[in-house]
Amino acid sequence: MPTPPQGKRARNKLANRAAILEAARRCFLEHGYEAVTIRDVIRLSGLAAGTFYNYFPDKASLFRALIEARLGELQEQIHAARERATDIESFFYESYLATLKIVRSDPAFFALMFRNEPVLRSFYNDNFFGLIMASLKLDLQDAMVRGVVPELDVDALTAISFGAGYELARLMVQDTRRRPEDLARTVTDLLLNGINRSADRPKLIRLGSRLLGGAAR
Amino acid sequence: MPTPPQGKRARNKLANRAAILEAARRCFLEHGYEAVTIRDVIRLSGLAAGTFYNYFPDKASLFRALIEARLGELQEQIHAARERATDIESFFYESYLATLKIVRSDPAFFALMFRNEPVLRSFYNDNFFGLIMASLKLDLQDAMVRGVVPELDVDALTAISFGAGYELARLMVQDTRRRPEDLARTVTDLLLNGINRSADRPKLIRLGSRLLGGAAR
DNA sequence: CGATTCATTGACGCCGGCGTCAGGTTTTTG
DNA sequence: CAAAAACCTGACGCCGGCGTCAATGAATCG
Repeated sequence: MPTPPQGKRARNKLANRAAILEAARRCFLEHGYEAVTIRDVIRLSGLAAGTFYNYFPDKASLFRALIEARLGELQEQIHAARERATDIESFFYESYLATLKIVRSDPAFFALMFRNEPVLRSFYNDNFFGLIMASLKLDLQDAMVRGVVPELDVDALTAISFGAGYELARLMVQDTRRRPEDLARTVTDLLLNGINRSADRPKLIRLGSRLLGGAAR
Repeated sequence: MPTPPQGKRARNKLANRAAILEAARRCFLEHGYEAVTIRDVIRLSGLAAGTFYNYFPDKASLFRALIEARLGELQEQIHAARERATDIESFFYESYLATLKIVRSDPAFFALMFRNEPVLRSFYNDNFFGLIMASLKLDLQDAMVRGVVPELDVDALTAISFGAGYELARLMVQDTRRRPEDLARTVTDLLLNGINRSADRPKLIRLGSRLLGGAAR
């Protein structure tokens, strides 16, 4: 796919599109979706006003184009991780690990996500992170039926484990020294065994605490 | 405080202020902070444009006025709940219970909060929910020093327990049949003992699951 | 190399929000 | 009851974003 098109015209089209997307990325990240005007993006892109409309009809399409590719990737990898899971421990660990690894691989992009959470919710009718939650809920229900996960309150468990992961992702974006493996380990252990019993085998977690927890922020 | 002022002028001032705030509440809830124009609020309030500026200098002040009172209340009640806590179990249970009870008492207000999360973050320099998180972290650290809570990775634990509570609050706003006591019980039990051991005593939680979990959404 | 196609440019008219302020109305004061 | 104060009103000028389109220039075609 890294083959650039032959014609000069076609190449320029790609360059313009890229310039617009890059300008948009910066704008949305810095000011947030709502506060950004198309004019802001146009100015930053260095192109003329009319040119913009050759590529995107409006702000919403622009924003969608910016996130859609990566969004699918995220969903797929998490799903694949859950497929691999054979027991409850790997179910949570692999889910969190896959998620946090992707977040770690492109913090800037996820900063953009966090920055614009409500827009994403509204765009995907409450379903961007909501989609992830929904799929988590389905997977959990499935796992419960199969006996892999005990039958608890599905919605509450979904909310709790999603919320935990969400904030951990945010934590990782803020603190670049955090490692996905450690956080995934910590949260999995916590969810499965609870604080009381996690204290019995504190090696891994306390190590993390000493190395990273104290220095964070 | 329910004594209305004597002068007709003073009474009218309160009425106007209330009308503006009520109009603002509706606008912000429906369209989100950024999308709302002062003109929208003015139109909905039924007053003249100039009048608005006798009460609020700009949109930000308006929004702040809308949330500030209740915000303090929230902080205080959570803090009070933690003061009461003598052990780890009551620490989490009382915190969650207090939070969820307040949320339950005025779902519309918290819908407004969720709807405008990023604005709140930016207004209180990442500190609206962030404030709550920060205080949670401090309380946790304190509890760890006192030996009430085992010494785990503070930041991770803060993120996990905050995220869990956040999503549970959202769940409660969406599903009005949810009871604060049940959810607080569930999440406390889960955090303390983990999924594995929670399954050993599933009475409370499975009850919730059967009654509510299946029907939700 | 001339003809043709096609994207880029940026000025333009429109629209709507912004905050103001002179004028009018109502309440308070004495 | 009249003078004064308070404050509400809404039209006004300004500003800036919006999407358009005729003109320009560059790439492609034959």
